[in-house]
Amino acid sequence: MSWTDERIEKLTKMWEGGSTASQIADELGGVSRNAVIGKAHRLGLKARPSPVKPNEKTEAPATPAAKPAKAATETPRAEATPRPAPAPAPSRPAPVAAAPAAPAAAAGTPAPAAPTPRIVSVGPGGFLRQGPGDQQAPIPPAPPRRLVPAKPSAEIADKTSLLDLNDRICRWPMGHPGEPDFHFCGEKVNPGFPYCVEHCGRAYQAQLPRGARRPPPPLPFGGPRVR
DNA sequence: CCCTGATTCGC
DNA sequence: GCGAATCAGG
Repeated sequence: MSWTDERIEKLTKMWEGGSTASQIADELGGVSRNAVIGKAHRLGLKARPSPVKPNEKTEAPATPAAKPAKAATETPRAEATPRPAPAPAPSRPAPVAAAPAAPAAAAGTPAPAAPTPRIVSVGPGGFLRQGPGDQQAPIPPAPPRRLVPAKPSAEIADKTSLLDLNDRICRWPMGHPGEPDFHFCGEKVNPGFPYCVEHCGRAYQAQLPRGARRPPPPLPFGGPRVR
């Protein structure tokens, strides 16, 4: 099999859509997982959370006279690749990674995060003793009731943008990421789910065994546009 | 063991 | 350019 334009396009879409190399491979057929990964790299679209990558360590020269010789021998390959926070990578069944239902954690709160080395003692039974003045401080700041400035522009007034997502509205993607009119469903959710009733039907389907897997029917990405 | 993506290197 | 072999973490 060769990399035709169609196959490359499909590979690109699926890769960016968050499909795994294996999925892409047996979706395309005739290629191995390695082939897909190799091609993806050659296409220059490798940036994706790898389970094996997070190796970013600044060598602390605690012992400067350690091994300069070895370091000189090291092949100066392209290292120290900063990993820019990628857009939320959707997992397989759900097209959009469930955004945390706590927007305050992401945006609002500065978060004291003071790792105060406080001394505690352990009482009988294993509970932690606290001094009188040791009340834990994580007082959840009262979330502002409503300071949403309403829709400023009529332009996007009826579109549900990423910023409009909350846990009450359907976050099913409409259109394709990157497109100017990409938005989210915005319907009232099926209570307890991240999507509206209709899209729950799309998002949650019985997972077939690997062998019996068929071309993914629910396809928020790639393939013909559904809207 | 299964999975994952990354990298290498002979072709 | 391609992808099997290999590596390495989950």
